[in-house]
Amino acid sequence: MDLFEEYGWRGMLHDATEGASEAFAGEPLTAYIGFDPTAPSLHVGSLLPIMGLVHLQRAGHHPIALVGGGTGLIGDPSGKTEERQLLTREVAEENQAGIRRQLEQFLDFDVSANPARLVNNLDWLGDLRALDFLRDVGKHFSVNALIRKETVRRRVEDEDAGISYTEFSYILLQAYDFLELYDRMGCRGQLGGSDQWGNITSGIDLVRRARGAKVYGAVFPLVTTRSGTKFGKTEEGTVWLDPKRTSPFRFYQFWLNIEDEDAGRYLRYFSLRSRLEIEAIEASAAERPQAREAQRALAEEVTERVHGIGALERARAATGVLFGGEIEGMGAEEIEEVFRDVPSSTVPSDDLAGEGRGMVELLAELGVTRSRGEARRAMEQGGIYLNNRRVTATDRRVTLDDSVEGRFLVLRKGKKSYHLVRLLGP
RNA sequence: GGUGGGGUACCCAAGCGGUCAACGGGGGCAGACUGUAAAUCUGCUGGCUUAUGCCUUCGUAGGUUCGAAUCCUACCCCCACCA
Repeated sequence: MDLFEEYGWRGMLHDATEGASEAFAGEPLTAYIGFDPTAPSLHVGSLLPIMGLVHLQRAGHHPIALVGGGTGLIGDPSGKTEERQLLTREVAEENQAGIRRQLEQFLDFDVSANPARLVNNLDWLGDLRALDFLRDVGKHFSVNALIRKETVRRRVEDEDAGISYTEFSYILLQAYDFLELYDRMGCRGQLGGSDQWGNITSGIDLVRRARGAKVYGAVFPLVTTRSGTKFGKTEEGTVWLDPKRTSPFRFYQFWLNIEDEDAGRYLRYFSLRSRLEIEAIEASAAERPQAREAQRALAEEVTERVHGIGALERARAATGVLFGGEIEGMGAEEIEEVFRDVPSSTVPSDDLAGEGRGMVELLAELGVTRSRGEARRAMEQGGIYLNNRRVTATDRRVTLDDSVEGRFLVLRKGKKSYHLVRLLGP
């Protein structure tokens, strides 16, 4: 199966330039995707483009991941309604390092035939001379055409937001990346999210005008959810790939909680299983949705790829205990192990000596609830649990007697939101 | 530049001198049901040591009044029509 057939059955292809499909069905080509270093970690929203590169590599082509260290200093106006805050060089560099590590978990950088490569456009944009750029690149762009571009036009027409010259130039810089990669590495394709279409086609035009070469582009769809919420956002916020920002436990839970209607589609996007396997899972999920096979398969596969087998096993174990069994009867050691990645805080055990602390106070202080008022409300409504036992009395006090072996408390809000409290001895 | 309309809590949107922390809807949180799903139903949704209590909030700054989101003045910003 060639690359575009693969994209096709997975529903990953939103649009492609003319000839792209045929080009990628033949000889191995080199293609790239850009990642914006606006944060030190990628989040699940970037997962689809990453999988796009993964399939590219698996199809025998040469993937390049471009970290936009240079363009990140400028800011992409696409999809933005306001002028962006500029990143400092230091922050951009830090962010890049984090992103690189995460990409390494998806792409093979060591295979000899078609190793993935990582480039940073700061390497060429950083020393670019303004005069050279204007002569060699600017010459090929018509301002008339640029102003007509959707993303630019919106900002130009909006008197209030406006667009700075800096952001206006962004599209030229990104187009120049393509030209640079074409020259340096013979790169013939660029992939990206559907919001990158305009930027990608600009790059293609530039390579054609400047070098007379035909290169290609394709974009992936925007990942949506059935219920219209933004994919990759939960009540806790963005789902990141960095375990320090989103624990493997929460990451695993995110996938497990995908709605039935979205699960099959996501499986096609994010799983490397074969078409036959995925269709089998979809069929059995349709028949027995309560087993949530598709969600499980997703959670297992993606968590393992991002966080490793150890973290997956802990997430699975914690899930089994929290949603199946009892915490009673568990020893401190077992809790320590199972809850390793569950959100936690530390409290001096002295605090709970004698009379202990008010439960309401504790909940708010640890951030389990946003305020004391919310803590009270949640308790009155039966949404607060201590060691998996519902607590409704708002004057409840928490003492050392409530702890497991004097070391842990397990707080819970609602069905799914767990919080472990470690007690620190004197 | 002229005329008219408007700026209310996370968003939309009522209120137009006291009974307003402010109707209603959305969103969010919690509960029931279920499958850690969706849909549905119920409760809650500014903060505070839960109190017929206090503090903060109705564009900004002043003023009138026992008392203002509601009236007055100035200013800022939006929208519509005219020029």
